[in-house]
Amino acid sequence: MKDPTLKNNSFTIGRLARASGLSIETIRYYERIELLPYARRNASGYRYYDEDDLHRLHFISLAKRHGFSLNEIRELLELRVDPQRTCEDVRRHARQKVEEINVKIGELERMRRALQQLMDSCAAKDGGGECPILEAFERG
Amino acid sequence: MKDPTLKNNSFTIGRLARASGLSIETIRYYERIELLPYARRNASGYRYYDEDDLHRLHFISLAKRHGFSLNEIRELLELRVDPQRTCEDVRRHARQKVEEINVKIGELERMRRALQQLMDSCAAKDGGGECPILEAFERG
DNA sequence: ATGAACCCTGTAGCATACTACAGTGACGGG
DNA sequence: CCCGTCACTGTAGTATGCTACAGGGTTCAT
Repeated sequence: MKDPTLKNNSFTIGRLARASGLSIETIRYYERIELLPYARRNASGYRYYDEDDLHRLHFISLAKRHGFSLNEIRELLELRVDPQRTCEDVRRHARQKVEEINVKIGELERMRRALQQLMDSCAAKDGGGECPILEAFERG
Repeated sequence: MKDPTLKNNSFTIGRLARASGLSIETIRYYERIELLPYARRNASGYRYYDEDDLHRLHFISLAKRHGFSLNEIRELLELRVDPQRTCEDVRRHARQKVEEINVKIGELERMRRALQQLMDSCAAKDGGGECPILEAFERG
């Protein structure tokens, strides 16, 4: 039976899975490894979620796509304002993450330049054993 | 004995490992899964490498840091000018990869904006259960 | 010519991040 | 109130990307 104490805009794990593009099993796995908070349950043990959980999953998927491990993502999510931590502490961590992201962006721009040079140089070359993408990458 | 047919600027797997920051085992693993070409060997079976191999490993490490799987990296490296493939084919693939990279850059910029807003909002908030990084991410 | 430091081939094990049941109970539209 | 669809808990299995031996041969500086 649906617990009346649950907010009425809440939804089940199946709906969360469809909305987030992750599987039900993955969501339960994330809860198990404490990447998601332990979900509210109704009287028979069904998990119920809300919009915040969906946002969190979107953020997780995104960070994962950029090569952050689940542990690193946990760190990112723990950059919350928390009475246990000083503002300075939070800002220091956040600044460090911003720096990491800047490096990543720079590297991706480098890869992009290499690919663009590959496209440009393609017409010029037509045979052989060289690998223009590596050449371009070294030049770029 | 060192094979005289090897180029004299070639070096062993140990040196390649130190230069690339990857382990010997990882390099052999990459050869096994055909991410690196089968290395030249001397008479007693020792692998020998050159600068090109080092460039290739740097490229691989970089792409890995950006969430490309080894299979995707193989695809990137196969974007070489090759008599088997037309220029148009190569350009089409490269353009698609550039598009993927553009998406990645946009997402990283979004994450960066979220982190910056987190730093800004830190002074304003001081208690509680909200997670500014997610909020900022949703606003951004 | 000897020994520390290197390299070889297996093969097995590990961490991370899922994925797939089996067996059982809950929900809700007709 | 039935039954198709959904949910639950466990546990085991998989894919990817390494990592760590064991048991052996090679190199080269002294």
